[in-house]
Amino acid sequence: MLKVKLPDGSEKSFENSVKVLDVATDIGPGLAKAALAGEVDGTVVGLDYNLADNQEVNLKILTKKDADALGVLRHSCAHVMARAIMRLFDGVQLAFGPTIEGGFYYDFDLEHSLTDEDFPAIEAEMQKIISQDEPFERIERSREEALQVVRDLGQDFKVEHIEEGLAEHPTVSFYQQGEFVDLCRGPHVPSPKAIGAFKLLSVAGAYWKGDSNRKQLQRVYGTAFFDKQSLEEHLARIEEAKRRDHRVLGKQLDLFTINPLVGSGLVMWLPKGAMVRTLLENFVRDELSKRGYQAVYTPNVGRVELYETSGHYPYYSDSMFTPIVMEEDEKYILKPMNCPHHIMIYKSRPRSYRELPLRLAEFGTVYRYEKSGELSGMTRVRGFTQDDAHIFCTNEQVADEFRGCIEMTQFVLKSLGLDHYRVRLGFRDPNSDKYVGGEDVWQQAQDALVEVCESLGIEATPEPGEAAFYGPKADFVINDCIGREWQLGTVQLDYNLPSEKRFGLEYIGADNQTHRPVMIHRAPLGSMERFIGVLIEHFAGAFPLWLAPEQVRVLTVSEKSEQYGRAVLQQLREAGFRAEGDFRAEKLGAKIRDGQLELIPYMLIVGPRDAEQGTVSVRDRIDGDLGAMPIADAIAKFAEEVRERRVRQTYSGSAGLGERGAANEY
RNA sequence: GCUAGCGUAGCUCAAUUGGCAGAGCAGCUGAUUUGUAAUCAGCAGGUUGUGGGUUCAAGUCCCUCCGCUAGCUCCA
Repeated sequence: MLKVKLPDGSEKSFENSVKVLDVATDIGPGLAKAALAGEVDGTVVGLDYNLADNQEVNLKILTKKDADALGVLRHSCAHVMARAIMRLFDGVQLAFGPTIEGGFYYDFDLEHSLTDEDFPAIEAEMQKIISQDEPFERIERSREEALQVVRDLGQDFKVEHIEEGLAEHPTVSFYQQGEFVDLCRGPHVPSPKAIGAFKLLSVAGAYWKGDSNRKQLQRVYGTAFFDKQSLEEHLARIEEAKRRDHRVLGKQLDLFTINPLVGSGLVMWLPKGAMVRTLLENFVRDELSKRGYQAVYTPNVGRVELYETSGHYPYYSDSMFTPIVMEEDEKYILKPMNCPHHIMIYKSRPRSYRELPLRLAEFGTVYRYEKSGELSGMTRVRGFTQDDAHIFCTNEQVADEFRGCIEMTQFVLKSLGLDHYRVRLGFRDPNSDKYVGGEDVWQQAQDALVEVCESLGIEATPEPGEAAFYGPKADFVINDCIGREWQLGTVQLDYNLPSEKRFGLEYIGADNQTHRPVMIHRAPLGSMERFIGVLIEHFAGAFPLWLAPEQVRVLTVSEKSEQYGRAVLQQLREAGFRAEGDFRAEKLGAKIRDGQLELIPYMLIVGPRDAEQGTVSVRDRIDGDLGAMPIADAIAKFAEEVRERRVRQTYSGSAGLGERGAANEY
């Protein structure tokens, strides 16, 4: 007797083992037709999955309404793509073709270099395969038989994978569709007709089994949906991300520039970008001093010996700039991190337990020689400034300090409208002995991390084995307004640098004995470069009033009102606003257009009428014309918005700069 | 670093597939004096990323280097 529990709580019994599809049929012909896959006790399976007799299982029939079914569909689409590519090109070796967030990919090795010019032909062939509607059939074979199958097919990667990756599996499965047979765990949708819409997106290199020492393959990315509309929405989101690209907006809005003559990955902040950064830094500085941090400054270089003591050199020399050699025994490196310098401040005199926790903060600029292919705009660079601080404390103080760090990060993120994030907790791998510091101390710290996140209502996922060798960590992963994830802030415990082997840090305890402090590295924003890069994309360049490089612009209706306009501008500046004036002999419409495209939060339009009555006509970047009001009222309105650090909008269309005939989106 | 693609005026892009480097915007000059998303006219702007090669002729074809983009790998 087989008992099947359905999601609505009802139960069905079967005399013998049945397939998932049989259960669906038993429930109703409509469901059987709509069924794409099943979920048995939480595992997604195909409709042909056999539910064995003499057990009780939870079963959910998946249709296109279920998110999990989409993954199954996309994997099937990856097979269709592989089949199409094998039809069109000779000597195609198949590697892996999994589903990923937003779509799928398949890795191939073939003579021909695929480009996106090949996509139309491949897509046409895929469409043909889908129209033919041949079913995906699962075939199970013993390892020996399977090896023979893939050898006969001449699929060398699959042979290797069965021999090595699947060495533990007594049987393996294949899926066959027409002439196409592929080693595959499955499941698949019953037939390709469920693939309502698909598109190939890009092609790029990828290493076999992710190993840069192994062969490089060609990876084709694509996506698929049940219907055309979902595909179009997805493609629109991709376009949306492109429009928000901080590299494009950074250029259009004069925020930063990167020049090969200065060097790749080295950012120059233009006045407007520098203003945003200064505002953000000042905001963080205020917060740091409220939270008991002390500001310090340290140099940009340090002797190689400092980093030998810290253990960074030569271990990480690959990602450091080459040392500056003055004399044989006098070498300096551009600092790749601030902690050794901060440690020397700690060590500048004996420390008492009464001083702890000692919190040393610095916007410290560091240099890391990232490989050329890693560089990207402001988000991956070779020189960057961390909003860094190092906390020296006792083991007992760790939990409170963690809490403080996480609360501060929460506060900062909230002030910027970054409301969606999670915390990744990097914990020790219980089976490894690479870690510094006692197991009990680690356990205590890890427990504290979990507890702090829970009590603050933060979604935190422990990831064993993801800790650095020197201590557990908490990384903030921010979700921006279009759902992309960015790793920004971090809090990391360090048992290594204070240790005897490294800097041998000490403090005198209440017991008059020497003790060893714990160190916490923390940076709520991470780096100014990356954080502001992400902010640019998050706001699509339209910064909230408190962060906008130019907050208000005074526009004169004609040159006749210039004198009044300049007086208004003067008042705004005296009230502390970053204001400019547009007194050109252009028509008002042209000035407004320029202001909108430059994403200026407020424009104050002044003409003869205003000059007469002492008013300004306020134009809001988002809501448009707000009508005339006394200057003092406008100033009070802006001041309140700044004081509250109000985030009114994270996105409202493209900046549109440089695009002729672009639709008006504000 | 690897694979692939790309590099033309400050920006966005043309240039008959090897045959006189061009347009819009931005800039400058002048006219216009305007009330909520582009006033008109003129001017100027280039060693086509770099260095070499093939050719009567190279933006276009070949090679070198530099840079950018996508992805892979990496990220103390």
